[in-house]
Amino acid sequence: MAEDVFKKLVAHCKEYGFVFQSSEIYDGLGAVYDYGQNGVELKNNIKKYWWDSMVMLNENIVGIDSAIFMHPTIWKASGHVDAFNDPLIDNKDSKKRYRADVLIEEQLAKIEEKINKEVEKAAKRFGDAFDEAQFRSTNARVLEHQEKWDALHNRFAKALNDGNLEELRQIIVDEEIVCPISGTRNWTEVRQFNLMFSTEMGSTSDGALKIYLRPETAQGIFVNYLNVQKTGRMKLPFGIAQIGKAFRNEIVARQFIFRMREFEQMEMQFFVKPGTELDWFEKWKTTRMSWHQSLGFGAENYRFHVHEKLAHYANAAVDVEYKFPFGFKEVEGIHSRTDFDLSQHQQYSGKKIQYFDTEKNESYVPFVVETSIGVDRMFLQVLSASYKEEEVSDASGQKDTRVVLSLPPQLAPVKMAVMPLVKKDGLPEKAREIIDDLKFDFNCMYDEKDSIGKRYRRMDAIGTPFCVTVDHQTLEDNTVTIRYRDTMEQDRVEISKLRAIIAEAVSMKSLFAKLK
RNA sequence: GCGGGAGUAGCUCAGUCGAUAGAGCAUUAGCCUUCCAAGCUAAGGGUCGCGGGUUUGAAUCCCGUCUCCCGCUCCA
Repeated sequence: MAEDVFKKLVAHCKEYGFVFQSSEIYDGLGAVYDYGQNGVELKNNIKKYWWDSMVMLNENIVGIDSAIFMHPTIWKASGHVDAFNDPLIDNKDSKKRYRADVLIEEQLAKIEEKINKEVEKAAKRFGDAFDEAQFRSTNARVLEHQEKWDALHNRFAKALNDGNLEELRQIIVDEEIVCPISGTRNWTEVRQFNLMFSTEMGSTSDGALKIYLRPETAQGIFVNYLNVQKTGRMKLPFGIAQIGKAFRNEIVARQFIFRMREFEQMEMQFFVKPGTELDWFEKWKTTRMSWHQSLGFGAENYRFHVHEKLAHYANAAVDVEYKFPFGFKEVEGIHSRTDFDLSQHQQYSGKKIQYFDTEKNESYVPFVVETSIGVDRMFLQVLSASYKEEEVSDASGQKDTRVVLSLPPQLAPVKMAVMPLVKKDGLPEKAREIIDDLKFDFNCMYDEKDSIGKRYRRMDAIGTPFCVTVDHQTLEDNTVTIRYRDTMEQDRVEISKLRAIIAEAVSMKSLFAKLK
């Protein structure tokens, strides 16, 4: 049922110009999507709401826009080169995928366990007189196991170093490692999975530098920490915000725009004094949740999900999850990243990346609290929350379904449609006049085709909050009807009042006022 | 990558036993002028995902291939 709604939402996105499959006329490109004429407006509005809530509302947060291409050593320092180059292998019977290196490491651990058991047994037997070191270096069984371990370890280390995938598979075959699910040894080839896309910079192939497309925007902030801190005369605590594209070569990238290979992030890295990071972590948890809930989609549809397993750089992590039609899913991550990133860059670059604290009279590497939200996920979240199919009945009592996007007016792609009731008697000209006056303030749309009811429904489908209709009375007294998307009710107002009415509704001020 | 499902007009789909490519909606033009979809007339729009095979003849049967959707991992 809920999945069904999601399917309809995806179809709606295409039909009304929100999201298109990338390269569709060439059969599409997997897990890549384009935003259409309405999608780009909605997306821009979401970004503006985020950006202003960070940069405009906080005097200690500034923005940057760093390049997607960065020095390759950055990804060494960040851990992405090593942490996300996994050799993968599948078991053909259980259909389960494993990291080949982990399978071999587990095999090594098994041998160690055997040795430890021998040692334990001996310890029991000899009691206090037991000399573990001597036992380990002389016992025949232990030595035998140890020899096996050393041989396997050497072979494994060499294969990893050489990037020899065939050898890795051969080790798994030779060691007779079985899949814990199926218990079989029916393995596929080992394939290298690279999280990061790479390309080459430089025009000649031999002198070219291997460049990665960034898998997160955060590093562009970290490597500019000194620039911004110095030129902006920033004092701790302060934040740097950035909106930008990131790229990940996902193995399985699906669920529409929820997981894409090219996606956009809105990240804010907040630099704090060491020791205060967990307080700030809590503060940003609250702030970010209130940002989400200000949109009015229902507090019950959000929750925090605390990470049990932490990434290599974090000492606390939580996700903001939203109840999508396909379940609670992560929209935003809040991480306490410690001083990991800045320290790594300090080490790899050889530049001192520190903050001089005038109170303490000492320098230190600041700690970082990150808030990182996926624009595309936020986009999908907003649409999921707004997409509604309503039962309405027409004048003759006929039942009918109205599809409406009840978008917050601040985010709606089109703010106002102006339509002449009929396509003659000077009504179209009058409608154009109204648009010409308001088009500098709001995204307006003109529509004169089909019956007025049909035009209202078209506007409902893209979430336009206001429809203004010009009728014959308009020509006499300069009043129009304004029709509200959510209630379908109408008021007759003076044309001169339109600007104020719409401005009030679409200004982000009312959203900002709800933020904690 | 593996398994399952699907691919015919912009959308939703029909297409019988292998014999001229169809409908509704949408689009465009015209008529009608009406405040909540579906009035009238006409027009445009198709390499039937792609390639090959069988056949006098393939959207239909066979093989291959591509793409999308659903599951299996990770994440924003």
